[in-house]
Amino acid sequence: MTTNKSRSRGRPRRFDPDAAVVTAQQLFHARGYDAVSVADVTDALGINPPSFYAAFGSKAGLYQRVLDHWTGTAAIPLGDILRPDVPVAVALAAMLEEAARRYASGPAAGGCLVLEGTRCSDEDAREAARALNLGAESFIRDYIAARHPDAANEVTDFVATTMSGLSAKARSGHDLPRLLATARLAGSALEKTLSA
Amino acid sequence: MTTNKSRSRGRPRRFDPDAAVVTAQQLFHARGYDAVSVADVTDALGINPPSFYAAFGSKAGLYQRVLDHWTGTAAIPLGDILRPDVPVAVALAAMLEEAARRYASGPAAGGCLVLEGTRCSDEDAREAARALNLGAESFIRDYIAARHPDAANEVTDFVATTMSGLSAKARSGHDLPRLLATARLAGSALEKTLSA
DNA sequence: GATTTTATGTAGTGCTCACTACATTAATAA
DNA sequence: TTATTAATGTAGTGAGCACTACATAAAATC
Repeated sequence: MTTNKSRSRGRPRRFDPDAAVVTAQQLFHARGYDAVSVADVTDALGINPPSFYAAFGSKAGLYQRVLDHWTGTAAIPLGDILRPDVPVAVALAAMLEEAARRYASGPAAGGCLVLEGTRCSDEDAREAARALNLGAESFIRDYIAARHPDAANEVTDFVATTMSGLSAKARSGHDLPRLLATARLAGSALEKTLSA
Repeated sequence: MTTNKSRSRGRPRRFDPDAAVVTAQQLFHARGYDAVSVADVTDALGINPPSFYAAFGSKAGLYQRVLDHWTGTAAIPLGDILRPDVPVAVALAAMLEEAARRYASGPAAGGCLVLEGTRCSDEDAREAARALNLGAESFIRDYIAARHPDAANEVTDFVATTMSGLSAKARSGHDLPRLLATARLAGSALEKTLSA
């Protein structure tokens, strides 16, 4: 007998939506929201469109599920990296390096799923990604403001801009060493600015 | 009698392709290559699709014409900014500030036409933009290498990444003061790195 | 003014997209 | 086993896309 792992409730399903989210996350991350069609997803999952729409409602609905899953598994753990017991500049530099590592074009060549999502053409998906990104930036801003209130806004903009650039360059072919060197150079600017 | 300004040769035309390129440049810059349809262009010009295709061959063909016009009119004048008689870090900082000014969301809210073009879904248009961008990066790299050969690669990557980030943030709503502050912070990192 | 050339307007091509109506099959409940 | 419920497969919908065939109108040439 084939066991059906992870049924969300008593209601049985023929395919596993959670596994579908993982597959979809890989597709979206590798090729971007716009470039992945619903047909691509249904083909990858071996299902037909009605099953897809019964489970997710729409392409943007699937993307929302992917973002939810991503925050729990693949997002940079800001709470761990932005520690109160290290200098702010050191913590931010570590964050940029971690971003470089995660954006580097490995097997799935992708940049940041969220930052790239904020640039897609579908309004619902774009706003969902933007909301997530704004939340992360607020977290960073609050962290900086606790010890450097006057510099919080511009330093947040700087690291956010650097991360957007790193994601774009990862997508356009920069490999890990190049991204890391860029992240470190950006990090060195922080130590100078925040040493007041 | 209505005078037909700027006919490219003895052959008369009912509409002016040069003016069409200017209009198309505004559309592409404001909304991005993918988001502008051929119908948008023909509507804006008051012409019909056959006239469009007789003049430009394809949507990517029009984009190539737009890029050509852009290099002659709207591109950052790297040759003027990257002067041999000022410190490299100062010149690069000036370039980043000029980028911030040009990317700032004015009436056409747009970032960099070329950097944004490198991210579009049409292969021909994307490669045309990438070629232009790679040329600019080579120019910057050569400028740096003349006086700081060991740092040329990583400093070029850093300024290119910063410019990509500035363009992305311009598109997502950062106004001129925010972009300028970010550019200046990035510029300060260069003075430190290149002061050896 | 007649003829040839060139540009235009009308109308449509085939394609891909996100999304769906409906009949059918499979799993559950009685 | 039978009745009910739920998920699936087949096959399509309409909309938007880049692009074009073809007949017509306007210039240019003679």
